[in-house]
Order: sequence, then structure tokens, then C-alpha cells
Amino acid sequence: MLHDPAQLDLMFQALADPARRQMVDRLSRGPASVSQLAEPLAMSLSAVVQHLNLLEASGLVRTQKVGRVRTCQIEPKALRAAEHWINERRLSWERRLDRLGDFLAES
Amino acid sequence: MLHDPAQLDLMFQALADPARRQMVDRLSRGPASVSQLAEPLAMSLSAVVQHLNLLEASGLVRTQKVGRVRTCQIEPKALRAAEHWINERRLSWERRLDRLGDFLAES
DNA sequence: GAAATAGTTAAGTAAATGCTTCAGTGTTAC
DNA sequence: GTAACACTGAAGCATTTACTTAACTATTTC
Repeated sequence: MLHDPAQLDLMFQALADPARRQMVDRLSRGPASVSQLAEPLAMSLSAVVQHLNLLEASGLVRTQKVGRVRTCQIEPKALRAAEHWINERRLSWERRLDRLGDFLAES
Repeated sequence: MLHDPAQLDLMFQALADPARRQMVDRLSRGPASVSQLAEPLAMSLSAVVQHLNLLEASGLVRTQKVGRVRTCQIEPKALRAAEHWINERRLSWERRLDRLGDFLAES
């Protein structure tokens, strides 16, 4: 579910926007309401809600509404999935380099 | 230089596109020419070059031209920078959860 | 129950993105 | 020297994106 390419697509797409990364950054320091997320951003609350909906659709953020306040949290599992995708490619490359080094050392 | 927010922006933006991630994936298994990168993709060579230019501008891929062939490689340092950004946020969140757990355990 | 608060939704718009085609350039093979 | 090859660049176009404003729906507060 988390490695499904469509979800991965949504996650990387979500992380591509600076405002959304700023929101993730804020949330990494603890939960926040929509207004709290919006506060440091130079855009309308409406725009923030739209970004937030993308973040939620991507699985990176989970929200729950109590009364009139929507509280947002990071979903570390999703972050880990994105992290993992990058990590695997980097390691694959680095292992290849190691094997090449071994081969050259032997000759 | 790698943690400069503008560069990070370019990297995440580059990773947001499925075709570009497929190119990175291919390159993680070893260097490739532009045509080799293009081969599995259902688009014109010209489109692939445009994607490649973005990847290069983001620092994720380095290329060098010998004769008429441009050979492309992954730049693991850049991948590591993106990885690191995500990792820091996730850890920050998880550490917070740990502290919260400790606090609740004490009471 | 009226007013303030917190968020939501829809419609519109300007700019960015991901292509395409076509007309090149430089390189290598014959 | 000419033909094939491996790209490159510009122009154009359809779609998507990141907003805006304005009208609206719940909840609290007083």
C-alpha cells in the first residue's frame, strides 16, 4: 500500500512544493491546526487547505477534526516510504561502485 | 551547497515526475546514454532530453559528452541530501513521540 | 440567538509543466 | 563526401498547478 507506485507518485509530488515542505517541517515539530500551519505562509487560508488536502491524499499527513478545529499530524510511515525509495537507488549505485572497485583492485 | 533550499527545491521537483524517477531508477543500475534512458519511455527523445536537463540542473544526475554520446550517472550526494531532509523530519517527529511516551510513563 | 471563529468549497485565472514536431549541429561509419 | 547516428533547441499546445476571491457551513463564545 505504501510502496504502490501511485502513492509514491503522490508523495513525491506533494514534497515538490516548498509551501508543502514547510508544512511538513512544521508538523515534524508537533501537531498543528490548519490556522497554525497557515500562519507563517504568505497565502490565503484557502490555499493552505488545498495544500493540506494534497498532503493528506499523499498519505504524508493525517488529520482529524474535533469541533471546528482540524488537527494535523505527520505520518512517519509515509515519510519512510519516500526515504526508502531514494535510499534503495543510492545504495544500488554505491554497491555497484564498490564491486567495480574490487574488480579493479584484483586486476 | 547541497542543503541550499533552492537546490533542495529543484531535487524534490525533479523527483516528482514518474518519468524522471524511472530515469533515476535506471541510472541506479549503472550509467546510460540518452538513448538508453529513452528506450523504455513512451515519449520522444526530445522530451527525455528535457527531463534529463532538469535532473542535471537539480544535481541528481551528472553527464558528460564523449563524441556524440552523452553518458549519464547518478550523483549519490544529491540523493543523500533529499534522503536527509526527509529523514530529519521523520526523526524529529519520532523523537517527540518518544519523549511524550517517557512523560506518560512517569506519571 | 448573535457574533466571532475555524475551516470548506467553488469558480476563475495566470503561470508552469510535459509533452509534440521540426529543423538543426556535431560525430562517426562507409 | 555522404549517409546514418546521437543528440539539441525552439516553438507551439493542452493540461495541470498554485493560487485568488467570495460565498458558505459548522462550532463556540458571549
